[in-house]
Amino acid sequence: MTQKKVRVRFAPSPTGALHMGGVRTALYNYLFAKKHGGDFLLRIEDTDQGRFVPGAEDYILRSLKWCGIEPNEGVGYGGPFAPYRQSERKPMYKPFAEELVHSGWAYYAFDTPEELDNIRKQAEAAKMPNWQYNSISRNTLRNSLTMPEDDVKHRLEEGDPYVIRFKMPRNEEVRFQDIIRGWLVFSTNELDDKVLFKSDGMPTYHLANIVDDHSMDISHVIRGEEWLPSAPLHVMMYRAFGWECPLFAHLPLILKPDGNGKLSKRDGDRLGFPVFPLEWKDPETGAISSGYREMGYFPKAFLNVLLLLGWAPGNNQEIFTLEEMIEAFSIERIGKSGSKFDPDKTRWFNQQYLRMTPSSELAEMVMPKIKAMGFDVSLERAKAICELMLDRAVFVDDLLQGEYLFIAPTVFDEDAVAKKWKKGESSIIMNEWKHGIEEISDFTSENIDVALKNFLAEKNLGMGAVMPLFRLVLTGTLTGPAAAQVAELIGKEESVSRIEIGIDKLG
RNA sequence: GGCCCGUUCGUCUAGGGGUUAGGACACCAGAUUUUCAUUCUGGUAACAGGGGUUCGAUUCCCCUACGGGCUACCA
Repeated sequence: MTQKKVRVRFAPSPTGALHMGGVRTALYNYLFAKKHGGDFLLRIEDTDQGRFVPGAEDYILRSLKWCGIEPNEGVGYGGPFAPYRQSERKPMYKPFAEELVHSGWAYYAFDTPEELDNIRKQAEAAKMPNWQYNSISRNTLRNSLTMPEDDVKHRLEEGDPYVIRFKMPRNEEVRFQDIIRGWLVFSTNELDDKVLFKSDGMPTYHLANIVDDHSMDISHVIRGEEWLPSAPLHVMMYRAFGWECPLFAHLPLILKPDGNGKLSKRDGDRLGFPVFPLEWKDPETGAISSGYREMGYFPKAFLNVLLLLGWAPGNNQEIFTLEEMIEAFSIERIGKSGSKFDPDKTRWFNQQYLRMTPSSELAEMVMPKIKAMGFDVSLERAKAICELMLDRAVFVDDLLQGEYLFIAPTVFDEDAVAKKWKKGESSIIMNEWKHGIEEISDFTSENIDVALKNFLAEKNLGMGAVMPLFRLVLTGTLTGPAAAQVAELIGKEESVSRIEIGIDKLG
């Protein structure tokens, strides 16, 4: 086997936001390239002018960047094979299509879309639902195979609309090896004469893809399983051009968490999780789809989830740095079957990454959010808050849950008050405990605990008689971090003050 | 409908001719905890079905069922 340099491409079509399945395809391409010291390129396949969506290309670039899997060549990055946007490569394709016509592998066809549509409808009515423009039907249609040469020439000269179709041979076998699925065999009799070159002067995906992969020296084509049925056509085209065929790997699809079918753009907001890396506003409808970034996910956690959706290392490792991913990745270990996406596990991954982040970094991340909430604290205080809240947070924003971290509670949980606070009686206890607190010289949670125990012993009270009240005046609720730790965070003075406010408000 | 791909706990998966079929998420229970969360311990839970091949099949082969993809002058 020749040791060709690994060059892989991610080749999305800018028809909307890039969804997570696309990001996973990009990730696998990226990992494979890095693992083998190869190139990872981004090519934009915008041959369908009708489906072009403004902003989509930029969205793709920004998404890859956010994920940290940037191409080293391609749209937005440049490179020796520029341009990488197919619309800009437009003039390149027609000669290749014509080359195939001349070599007998393709032909001109003049049938209008309406005519073909009618034929399909008639066939369907005749209970022949699978009508194809193929090696049989092409003999009865209007193309350069059936029409007099003069007529064809005349039409071409007159500028009559036409397409160029691939002339799929009859009774042949197409065999090729897919790295994930092994040997695949297709009969050419099942394949139709696909349009290679459209009447609008643009190539179809099939032509542009093959021409570009070949001319850009692509060694491996790693793409979604939805392309598997057209892979034999592509293999035949490489054969027709006399080009070496890249190796294929068709990835299994990512499926909806519930029900059936592949994960679609609409599933996310329907089921309460994002399907897009970044928030996306549809320029047509103005509809907004949520993104992982905006939901507070770490890009590394997002990538980690994607990595394991269809690929497994063979040991029990689940958390991977990018470097570890590159090291461990191999196409052979990609599974064959589709994977249902699991939002719960995605949250779990984010929680893991949150905990692995040093609190000093969390503090930096949280500072602007605290400011936005209208509070002003030192970096040191922010760090203390992060450490205090870490155990019950999944997202960075969870670290700031509770105004009591910054100010005395303005509202008290009604149920909690009803359950724990006895008018009069409770305020007497709290007032005494306030004096206890005032005497603590080094105001740490440990010392507060000791003081509380002494206080309880002295008053012959149980933990339950004081702790919930203390927590209530400090935070306004009965849940959250230990009361003593909250007290330490806010300091003695503030703790005393909150007890006073609580007594005042709760009576 | 046709063609193609697939099928291990609810989910993501490891494994692979002889295993108590392993891990993770989720779930349940217990322990720790003043609460919640964390943490720890334990638990429920899977080889789609039927035929072969074989001493032996979840693992290899075939069929069926089920799931998925494709079936455009879309990608």
